[in-house]
Amino acid sequence: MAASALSKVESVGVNLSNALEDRGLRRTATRMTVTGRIEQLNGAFTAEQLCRDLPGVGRATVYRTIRHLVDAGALCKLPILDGAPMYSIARIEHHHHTICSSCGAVGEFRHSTVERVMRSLAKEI
Amino acid sequence: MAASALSKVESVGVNLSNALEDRGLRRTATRMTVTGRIEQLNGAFTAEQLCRDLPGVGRATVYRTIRHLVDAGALCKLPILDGAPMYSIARIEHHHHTICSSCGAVGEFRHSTVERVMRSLAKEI
DNA sequence: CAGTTATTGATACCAAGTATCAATTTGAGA
DNA sequence: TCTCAAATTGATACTTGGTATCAATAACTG
Repeated sequence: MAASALSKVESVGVNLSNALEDRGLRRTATRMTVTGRIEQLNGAFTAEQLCRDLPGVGRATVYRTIRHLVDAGALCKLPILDGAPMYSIARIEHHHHTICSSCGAVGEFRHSTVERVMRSLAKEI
Repeated sequence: MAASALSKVESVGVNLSNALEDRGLRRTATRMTVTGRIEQLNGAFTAEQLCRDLPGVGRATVYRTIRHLVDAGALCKLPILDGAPMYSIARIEHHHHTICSSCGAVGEFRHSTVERVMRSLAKEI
């Protein structure tokens, strides 16, 4: 992906802490630590990676926070079939993923034709 | 999906035992039991479900046989993100999946436009 | 049939994630 | 500011899904 396109997408600037607050969850120091780290990482990550990076935060809390963020739609669980589940910040509301099979880079896309095909297949089944 | 279309697809008739033999694995009674059950099920299934259905077959063997079949390309691991991984018989060589979000029915499809879009996205990233 | 190799399955183990629950933190109201 | 109920946290135990080990068994091959 061209660098300019990447920074344009990033500038959408989803705020993870806000996503939690919008769900009626408290903006605690621990949650800020977790969401802050996710925003720093700025790419796909695993729960275990977060636990390693944040030894001061309990495993249960890391997993719970990820779950809240996924429920809020602020994180995507990526369609990876083997190994530990990976997550990335959702920058586009409804989207599909592209995952580079050599380096693992994750992209989001929408494409009207793909959408139309999926919808028509959905009707057919 | 219309019933006629469904049976046409099924008539492709992939043989799981053959897929194993093609990989140089022996056609044993235990493996016939496992592949036979998978063919009976004729839809998506989990490893645990097979273990329950075939109490005479060891867990390790069930998991090993599934792995062999996936490696052989005879089974697909379905792109389901939550819960136990599910598998289904691969009836089309290279394909994508549709999964009914209410009943879980799995379909396979190829679509030239979708392929083209995916390929061009892959180049872009 | 003998010998080699593959397969099997009981078992122990591992990894990812959740449930529990006592201790702590938070924020709302007096 | 103080009080207190509700929310949050994290240590721990547990569950689930799956793999490694390895002795016993089954399957080919000469």
